Amino acid sequence: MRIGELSAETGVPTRLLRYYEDQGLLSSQRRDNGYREYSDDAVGRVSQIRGLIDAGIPTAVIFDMLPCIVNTSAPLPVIEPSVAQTLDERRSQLDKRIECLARNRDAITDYLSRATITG
Amino acid sequence: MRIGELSAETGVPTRLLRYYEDQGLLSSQRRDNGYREYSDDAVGRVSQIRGLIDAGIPTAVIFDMLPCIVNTSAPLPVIEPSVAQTLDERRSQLDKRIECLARNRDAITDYLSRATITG
DNA sequence: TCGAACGTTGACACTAATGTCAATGTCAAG
DNA sequence: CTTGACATTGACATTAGTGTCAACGTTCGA
Repeated sequence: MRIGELSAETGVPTRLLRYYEDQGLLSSQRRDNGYREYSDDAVGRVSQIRGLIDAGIPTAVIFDMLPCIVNTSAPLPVIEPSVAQTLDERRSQLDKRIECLARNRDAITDYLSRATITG
Repeated sequence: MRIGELSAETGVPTRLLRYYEDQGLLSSQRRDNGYREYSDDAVGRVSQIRGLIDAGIPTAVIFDMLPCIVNTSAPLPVIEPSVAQTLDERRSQLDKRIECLARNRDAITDYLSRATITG
């Protein structure tokens, strides 16, 4: 599919799709006329990227995680120790964020359960 | 305590402490000389704020959540429906982020468990 | 064939969070 | 009294993620 269709399906502006490609998060083939051509699984990929960016993960970090989040049924990956270490760090950062968010979500829940709503 | 001490204890630059105050996230008394004076629980508050900002929550949203995350053993809160609704939205946004992050963390875990580390 | 709709790249601008610096005031210690 | 550490405010710069627009090429239907 072309960029407009991908944009329509994902709700992500074409501007951003090109930006993500610039950042190495998204890939595309080029047609003869220079138009980008995306495969169907690009839709899922874009949602994944959006979710992470919305959650405050910078594109550079998402880039590190890419091998993990695409093509999940790929052949056995072979990676260098430094890559493994980076991924492990990213994972523990994610854990910290998750804990923090969960704590605050629970705080909101508690607050709302205690609160009296006027009106 | 003064801003320098709070900065030292939290590791957050004084610049940001003032910024957070500007955004209404942090409060302080003023001494006669104009210096900010913080209470001890400011340390916890600042960590809370940092965690949320690191997790990609914009200051304006944190501002909405403030009543929930400070003074948690306060008297029964009485709030207007619009506030309750905002909080509920914030909560479901948090839930989405948490789910997304957890999914990706698990993807990293899977990947690492499948991977062969060279070297 | 012409115009709308879509694609390309590149440039400029904005916001939020943050760094940095300047000009200045305060205070404690030598 | 002076110096150095710390405080103040205000201005300007930067980065990441976006929006927007210009200038231009492509495709397709009337």
